Amino acid sequence: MKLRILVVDDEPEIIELVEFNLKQAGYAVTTAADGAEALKKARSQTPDLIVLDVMLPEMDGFEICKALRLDAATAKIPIVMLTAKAAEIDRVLGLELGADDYLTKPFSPRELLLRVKKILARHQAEEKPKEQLRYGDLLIDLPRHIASWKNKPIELTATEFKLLTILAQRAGRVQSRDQLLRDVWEYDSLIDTRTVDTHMRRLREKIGPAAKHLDTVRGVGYRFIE
Amino acid sequence: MKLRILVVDDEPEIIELVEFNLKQAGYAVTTAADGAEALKKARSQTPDLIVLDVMLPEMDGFEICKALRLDAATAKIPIVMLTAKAAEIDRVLGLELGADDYLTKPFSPRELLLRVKKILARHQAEEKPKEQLRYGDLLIDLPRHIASWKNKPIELTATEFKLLTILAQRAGRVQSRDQLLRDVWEYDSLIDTRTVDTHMRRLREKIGPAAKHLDTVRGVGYRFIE
DNA sequence: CATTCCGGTGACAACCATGTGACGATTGGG
DNA sequence: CCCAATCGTCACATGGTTGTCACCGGAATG
Repeated sequence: MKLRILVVDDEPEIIELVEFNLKQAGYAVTTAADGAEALKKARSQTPDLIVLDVMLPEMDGFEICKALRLDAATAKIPIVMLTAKAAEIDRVLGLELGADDYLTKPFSPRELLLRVKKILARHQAEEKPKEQLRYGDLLIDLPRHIASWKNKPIELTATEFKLLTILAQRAGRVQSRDQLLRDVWEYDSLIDTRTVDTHMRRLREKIGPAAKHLDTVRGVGYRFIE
Repeated sequence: MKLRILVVDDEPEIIELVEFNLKQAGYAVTTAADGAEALKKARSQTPDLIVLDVMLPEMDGFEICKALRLDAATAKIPIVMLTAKAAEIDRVLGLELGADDYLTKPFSPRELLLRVKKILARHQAEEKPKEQLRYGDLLIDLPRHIASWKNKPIELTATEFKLLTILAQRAGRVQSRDQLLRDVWEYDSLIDTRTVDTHMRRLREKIGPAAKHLDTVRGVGYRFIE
């Protein structure tokens, strides 16, 4: 899936330049020309990163930054600030307000790309694995090692629980039997791939109605659907 | 219980030097060579202090620092930064981002120890762990080192008490045998994991009716249920 | 339409994880 | 110096768990 970036600037030339380069690099880009629009789009689209010009009419970059941080929906989106002022005070202020990086105009597109890439990479890395997975009435609690349906616990063996967890964590994506063997059983392929089938069967049997989430993709593997 | 320190550096010599000196001084030390590993270990082990080199490949110390501060699980762990640059800006930036102290290379091990000790003393003082845990009729009094059931004291050995305490403090969360060995026995894994079983058995025997709180999760570990 | 391929199913034997009792080593106090 | 307490390890029993297999029905394939 393409990573989405929101570019906020009031100068059409800058927008165009940045947009072109980011799209070239394979990102999905949307733009906003002022603070209000920026906040609205940030909330509705929850982009993976925001490129934000400090100099804007009405609401400047710092204010937008602050506003974004105050809203839970946007609080964690990394922000790259663009500014004409190279003064140190700006850098510190920007970082304090929650910007993740800083670029002073004039900047080269290549430099912008580098920063964006780096920040996105870092953010992916620090994304912490979720402790709970919830899909409708199905709840999987990792640290408690409990799965439940409509708040009623489901008795699962260790392997079944792990299998369910792995599938749920990769919801939507098909997992081949080999993939599952590697991730659930860990030591490689001493085990027959058909074993996965048996475990899927037992899992489906035990989780009852929640089995509708477990999809078989003939010829490929299994998939957890939301 | 030994205080645990996580040392993050990419240079093996530095790691070795720091690790040796800290262990000598009675701390339990784990190490990480890069940012991703550092974040992972910080979250999984929640050390009491982190020694962090600023100069690292990929993700530098400032970024790690910031990432640690953004996560509730690691936000309050004190950080001592190591850097080659003595520049003022670095110091200010580092402190702003949440480092608790600062050390410029080359530093003497004695100096590092002093800082670590000082910071830990300050932090321990202001942090008060719960002194009592109560679950129904079961009461665990940490400072008095006494457990009781319906106000009647339960005779426990030091190890049994610690085991019970660790489990109760993480009530609900499954603890693997390895995890328990690390936290209760402290020095790593010289001990057979089955030893945990034996101690659980003795513990259950002694606490009698309260044993209903001690749950076995087959294939995974043990869990304290409320 | 015939054939092949694939996944679901039930049974089963081997295995493994855990509870349990016992034993030797160590330690500290009387 | 001996005894009691504590601890780590081990062997054994047992019941749950697991991997495999044979069989079957339905889906693809030609």
